[in-house]
Amino acid sequence: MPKVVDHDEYRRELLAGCFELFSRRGYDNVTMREIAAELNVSTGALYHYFPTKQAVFEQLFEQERVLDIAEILTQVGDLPDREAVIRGIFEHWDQKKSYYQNIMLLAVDYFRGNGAVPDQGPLADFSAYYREAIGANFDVKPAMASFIFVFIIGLMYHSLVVPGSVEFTEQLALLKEFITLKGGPAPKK
Amino acid sequence: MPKVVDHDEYRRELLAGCFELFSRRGYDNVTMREIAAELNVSTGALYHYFPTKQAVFEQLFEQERVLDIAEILTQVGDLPDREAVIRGIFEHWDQKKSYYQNIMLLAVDYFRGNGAVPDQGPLADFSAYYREAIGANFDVKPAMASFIFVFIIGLMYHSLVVPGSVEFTEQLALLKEFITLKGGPAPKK
Amino acid sequence: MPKVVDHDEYRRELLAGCFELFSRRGYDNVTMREIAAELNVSTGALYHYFPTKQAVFEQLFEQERVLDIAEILTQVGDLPDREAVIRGIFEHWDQKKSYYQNIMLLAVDYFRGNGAVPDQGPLADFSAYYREAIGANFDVKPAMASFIFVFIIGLMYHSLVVPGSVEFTEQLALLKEFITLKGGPAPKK
Amino acid sequence: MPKVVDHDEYRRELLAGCFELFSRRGYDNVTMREIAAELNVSTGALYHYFPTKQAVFEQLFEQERVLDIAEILTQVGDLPDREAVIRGIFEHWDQKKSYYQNIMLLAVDYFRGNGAVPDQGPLADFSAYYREAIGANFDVKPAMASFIFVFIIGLMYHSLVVPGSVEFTEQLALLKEFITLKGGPAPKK
DNA sequence: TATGAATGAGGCTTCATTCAT
DNA sequence: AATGAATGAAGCCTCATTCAT
Repeated sequence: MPKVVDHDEYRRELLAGCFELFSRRGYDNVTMREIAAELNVSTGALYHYFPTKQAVFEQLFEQERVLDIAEILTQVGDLPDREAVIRGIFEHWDQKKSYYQNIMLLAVDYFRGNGAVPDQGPLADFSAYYREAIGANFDVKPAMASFIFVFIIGLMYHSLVVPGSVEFTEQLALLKEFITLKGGPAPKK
Repeated sequence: MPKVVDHDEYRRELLAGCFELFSRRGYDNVTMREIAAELNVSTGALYHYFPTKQAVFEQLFEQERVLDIAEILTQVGDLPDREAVIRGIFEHWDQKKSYYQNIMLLAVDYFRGNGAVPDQGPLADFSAYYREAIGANFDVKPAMASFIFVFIIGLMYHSLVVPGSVEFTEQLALLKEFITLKGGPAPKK
Repeated sequence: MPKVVDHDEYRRELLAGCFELFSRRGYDNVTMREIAAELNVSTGALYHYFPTKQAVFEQLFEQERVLDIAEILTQVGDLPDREAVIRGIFEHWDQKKSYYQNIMLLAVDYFRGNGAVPDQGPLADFSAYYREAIGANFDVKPAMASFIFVFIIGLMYHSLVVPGSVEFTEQLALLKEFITLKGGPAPKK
Repeated sequence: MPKVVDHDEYRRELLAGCFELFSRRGYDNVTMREIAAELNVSTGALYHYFPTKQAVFEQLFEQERVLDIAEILTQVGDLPDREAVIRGIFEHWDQKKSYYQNIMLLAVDYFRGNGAVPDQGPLADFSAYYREAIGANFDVKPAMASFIFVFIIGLMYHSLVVPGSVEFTEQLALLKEFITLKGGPAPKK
């Protein structure tokens, strides 16, 4: 019998292992040899699990999307009130700033490799899911949920390419102020 | 006698000619031959003006920053009141959405090519200048200026990689609402 | 207890199974994985029976030669007269055209893998046996037997790489005409 | 100004330079590096003239076909009588045996790379042209011209993969005998 | 014995850069 | 100054073969 491996599970591990590599250095600057070295496998083994470099990238992208959505929903699912939920999610964003930045970097590569298919693909899915989750957890209307999402994106992006010049927490405070001013919780009569 | 040209002026033209090329396809996916073809010069001539591909990219990046800041200041410099200034700048963002998106794409390449130089370099400069200009023209405090800038970045990014799913003007309206709610101009009675 | 099989017999089956694969696609374009898949065994099992890819090829070549010579002799061994023998063999050629073409394709790979070993090896053997058999069965002199053999080779080759442009049966008729014109059997009055 | 080169002429030279390489070692066993070395150019230069390895091969094949047809027609075009023409062509075949064998080897590679498109492509063209030329020069009917062509093919093939076992000239003599017996010149009354 | 995951040399191809003209 | 042919390092991917199970 050959070495027993859970193909899909192992693939997941491999993808997780090269998430940051792709994000930070960019799709084109990462070589298959590098990936293999990072994952401690041979190039041949890598190709045993993924047919092309592009496939590594796409599956990585898809996997991360799924993982995170699941995680954030879990984290805030059982918080008592709106105030706590907002605080919880803000904390999540602060702590996983780097993670989201990586996804945003990946998204640029994805975009350039796919010519921005409108209303389609993982990017659109990610956005839709996320905005919906914000709407539900923050108890705000869709437009406001989008506003929040868009702002967070901007914040992530800015603190990535121009670190230090804008206070992350200060900005989150401003965002919270707007949320409070604007939407308030739907008055649960 | 060789044709006498303003070296720097010509270089500026060349850079403008490959701005979109670099933005949309990504630094690594653009070849020097492509650039040369786009600019209608030979590769040899290209190397006459720029020592390396990296140099093309960096000078392009630097130039674009300067150009835009100058332009926006010009556009709104003679508007009568704050309301008009805000409307003017919003319009500018809407119309030049694609231009800003290109800069954001370029910024990712720049970031990846430079390992996130904190508080330094064209990216930091661009951000600082821009936030300052917003502060001055919108008549808001620095933190709020940053908020606005960050939000615009998010909006540009989102409408780039997920076109169509979020209403650009609707979001701008929300932003304006916040600006009004929040700061208002020091009421110059 | 392992399944007891006749090692050599099983090997023969395996070889027969990849005869066409090698012929039509060429030695270099066939992978060991393909062979294994075609034969419904694992690559490991394949290597149990053959030490290298080259060995698969060589044994295949050797085996085919033996098989056919035996078969043709059997088929015509009990035909009544020369006329019938000729007709029988012509029919054999017509029906097994594709088989002979495969061998000729294989022979090119063999040739290229061995740098034209003169007067030696399976190819020379095959030719010698075959020409001898023709001489005996057609009742013609060696030179004429060679002529017939050579012509059949040309016919097989041509109808392989340029199918349809030359009438197989028409050409066989011409050949037969020459055989009749030329030698005839020693008129056994 | 760049180095001035006649692109097409140089390409022709390059092709001629790797004709034997491809023929004798086989398409798959020749590497682009080898070709480049054989031609004394860099791999990059090679790709300057041919987009792919396959293109090198196909253009080589096409070029050789054209060249030879032209040559043989020239050689025998001004011979006085049928006897002389036949002798001339036979001599041509004898002298350029190796050349034709190379083409036949190439044809196998071509066949395997193209899945035998019936009645189409360079192979069919070559055969048709050649058989026609034989018909005209030998003054025989199409079927007989094909017979001759097919036999020559067989002779080339056989003396390639089994050198020495069949007398080339002896076989040509037999062929001539058949031509004489069979067709005779159209009695020019 | 059988399995198929793993290895890694080597093939085709690209492209930044140089340089003869 | 301009041209574009030439260079060659390096990238992606394949596949014969090995080996842990």
